Amino acid sequence: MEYDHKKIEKKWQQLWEQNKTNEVDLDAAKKPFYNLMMFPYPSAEGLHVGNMYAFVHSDAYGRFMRLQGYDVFEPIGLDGFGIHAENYAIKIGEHIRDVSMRTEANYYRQLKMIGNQYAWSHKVETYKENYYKWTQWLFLKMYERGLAYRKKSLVNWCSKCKTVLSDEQIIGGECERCDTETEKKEMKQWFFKITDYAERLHRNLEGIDWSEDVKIIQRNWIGRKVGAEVNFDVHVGGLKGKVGGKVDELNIFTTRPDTLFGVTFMVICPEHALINTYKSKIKNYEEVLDYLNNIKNKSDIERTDLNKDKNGVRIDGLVVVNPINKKRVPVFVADYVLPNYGTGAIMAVPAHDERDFEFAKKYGLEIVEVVSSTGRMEEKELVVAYSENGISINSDLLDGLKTKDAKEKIINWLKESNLGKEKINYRLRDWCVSRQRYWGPPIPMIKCEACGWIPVSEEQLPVRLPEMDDFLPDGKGKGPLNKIDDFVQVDCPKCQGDARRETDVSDPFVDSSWYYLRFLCTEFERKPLDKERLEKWMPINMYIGGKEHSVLHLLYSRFVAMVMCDIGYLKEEEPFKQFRAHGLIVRDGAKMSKSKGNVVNPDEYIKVYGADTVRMYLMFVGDMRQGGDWRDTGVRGMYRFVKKVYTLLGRVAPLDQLADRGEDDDFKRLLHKTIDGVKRDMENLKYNTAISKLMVLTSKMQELGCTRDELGDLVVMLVPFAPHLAEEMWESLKLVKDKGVLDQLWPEFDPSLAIEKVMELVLQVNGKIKAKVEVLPDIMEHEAQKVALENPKIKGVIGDKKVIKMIFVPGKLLNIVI
RNA sequence: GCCGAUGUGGUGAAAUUGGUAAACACGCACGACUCAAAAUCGUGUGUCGCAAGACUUGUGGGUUCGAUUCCCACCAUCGGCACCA
Repeated sequence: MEYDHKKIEKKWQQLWEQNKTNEVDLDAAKKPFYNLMMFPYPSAEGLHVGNMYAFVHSDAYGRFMRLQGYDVFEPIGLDGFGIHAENYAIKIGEHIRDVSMRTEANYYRQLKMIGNQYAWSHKVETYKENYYKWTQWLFLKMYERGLAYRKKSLVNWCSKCKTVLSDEQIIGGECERCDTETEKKEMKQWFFKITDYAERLHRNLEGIDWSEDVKIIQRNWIGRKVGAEVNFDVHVGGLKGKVGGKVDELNIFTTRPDTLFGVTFMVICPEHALINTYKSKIKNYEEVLDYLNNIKNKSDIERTDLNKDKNGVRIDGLVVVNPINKKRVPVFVADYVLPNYGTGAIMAVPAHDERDFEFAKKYGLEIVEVVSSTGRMEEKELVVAYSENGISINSDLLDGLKTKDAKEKIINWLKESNLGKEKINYRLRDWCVSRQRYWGPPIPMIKCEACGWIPVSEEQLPVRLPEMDDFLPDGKGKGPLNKIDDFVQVDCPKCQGDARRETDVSDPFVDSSWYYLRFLCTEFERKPLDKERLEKWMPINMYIGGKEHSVLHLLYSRFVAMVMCDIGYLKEEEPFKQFRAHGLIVRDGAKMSKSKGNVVNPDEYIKVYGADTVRMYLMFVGDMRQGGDWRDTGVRGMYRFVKKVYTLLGRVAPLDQLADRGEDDDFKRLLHKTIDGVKRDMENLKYNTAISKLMVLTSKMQELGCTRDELGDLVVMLVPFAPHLAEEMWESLKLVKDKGVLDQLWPEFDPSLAIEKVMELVLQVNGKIKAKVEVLPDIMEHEAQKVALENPKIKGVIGDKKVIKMIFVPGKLLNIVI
């Protein structure tokens, strides 16, 4: 019996498709289990081994759950809209539509080849009308609730991709897609108000079962900070002499309201409205304007360079009064204060903030210490800002209070005097969803001169993405659709007058923010989602995917699910009950890259060794969370194993013909320990050790032979890893069962058969192993001591030294301390 | 700078609550089969040592009868954030 993977895998893949083995009746399912993997954004190179790595791990889990009796729904689709695909099409000079059709075919071919139990009848492609129609619907829902809005603000601009991008798509200052350094531009764009959900997004992280590191990344990105908002009065005048009346208020956010007595100046950002409002009162307006212009000309990198000197300009003519001690302090404009965090203005406490300290030193400003570690004034002069918590000093009512208590007291004081309040601030900013590109869903909005922005009505969806030959972005701030008059010109839905369509398309991350909901509802043509379906199947039981989406897809999806929950489509606001991030797969210790030419092409390996071998190798190469190191020799080793398993069919015999299977059945013990151990490993996604346990069992079966039922147990356990092989062997075994191997239940574990009859007791002296003896597993402490002290080796080590004590660990060891 | 992860043989990696470090696999060596090779099977394989034995989980400390595991300090690599008040 030669193992012919080509024949076997083809045969079963065809049978699965014919018999719809992997389809689930979503309505009839009794024990729903939604097993999701991040659907790929297809590239022309085809399925990367990195995708494959994630997919087979996810599939193994789904198959395992099926063996636990669940109705597992495992959908797949393509996230095909987007800049990535479009850029590639531009590069090779073909139309994106043609390229997409080609990559689609290629992807589905490859995805079928790896043998995952996909519910093919539920596939979605984000770039098909029957999908993006509903992405547009989602936009309308957002708009209805005031969660989609237009605003002019500083946005990220990629000069190579010629579009704006969201904050989440800027990775270390570079475009997520093309690694070009991005710049800030002031533009009017569509945003989703994710900041309205900041608190819920932050709070819920507590209760969801996700990889801890991903939760931390999200938490940091959301950046929740508890502090206070304080209102300072702004007056016209100078620091000395007469001062005019209050003309305005300057609101600031601080996380250290307890340092209010230490405020010696204020700083506003260059974009702050105060400057323009009081330009006639500002004595050195020219100088201020010079400074602002100077900053405008600086690039982003220059402006945010941390090593750069802090500089700014005093706004002469305005002063601010500290509400707590009525002290007049100067106001500066400086670019170390950011326009898009807090209120764009700060109270400067140089003694307790590094940046303020640096600024104060440079401009010779007063530094007043109001916190110290001891609660007493420090003897020596401050050389660095003391930004830790401590005890308040020089702070009147706060003196002697610990930072935590001082904060609380001052916030109460602010509230009572109506000068401020507790305030929670987030780093998270709204999600910019406009893209000045072609390959995406047109944003379904119409601009009428008379009526303003009017949403396209739901019945009019989809707003079809028009065919166009020249789909290249021009970089002038409008999408390519702007070139098509037929598309742009439209009657206003309200007044029937002349109006223009929005020509930007939406961010591809909008597409992927809800695909998992659509998977459950693909057969509904007239509605995007079916509430019953969602109630039955959501939230997703297990989601496996890459860490690179920690903030991006995983954050956006949570936000969109919350909105869907608020609208009433979902019962629970968190879409992914469990999420596990997988690691990166490298090759021979180095990152795979096209330029290095070390990219693993899964097709080749599947051709030579078969999908089962490649699947198993990917799961054996290391812990899923850590990723793995691809080695060709390792794949060959796995191939050896797969073949070895297959040859076990020739080792099947009736029990009485098997040698070495006496009363005390060691083999039976191993089998049951394996059944138990592999199950535990699978539950914890420790596939590598699960496989190693199966290898041990396989070797033993090969050595001793096994019964039909025993091999059947192994074959069932192999299903998650090597489904084709399992099917083939199951068929050969001709076991009388009413269902195929994919729908068997996990072999039953009998703990009584797994009990050891003898054990090896480790004998240590002072924690070092000196001898091992075979004893009964339930040996009592005093017996063990007797055995140990009579052991010649131990005797020799102890000699005439005195035994101080003996520590006995049942089932493990005895340690003698001398 | 802040937050997080990782560091174990020649290699990929294992190690329930602290209890036999290196399971499983790759590679290598030797052997069997073969005219030969491949494939397959068997044996060995952390380091030093002929051996007895000693040493060994990034480095240095600590707690403990006992530490890959817990604590402290440091080093290296990778990832996230970064003038966020």
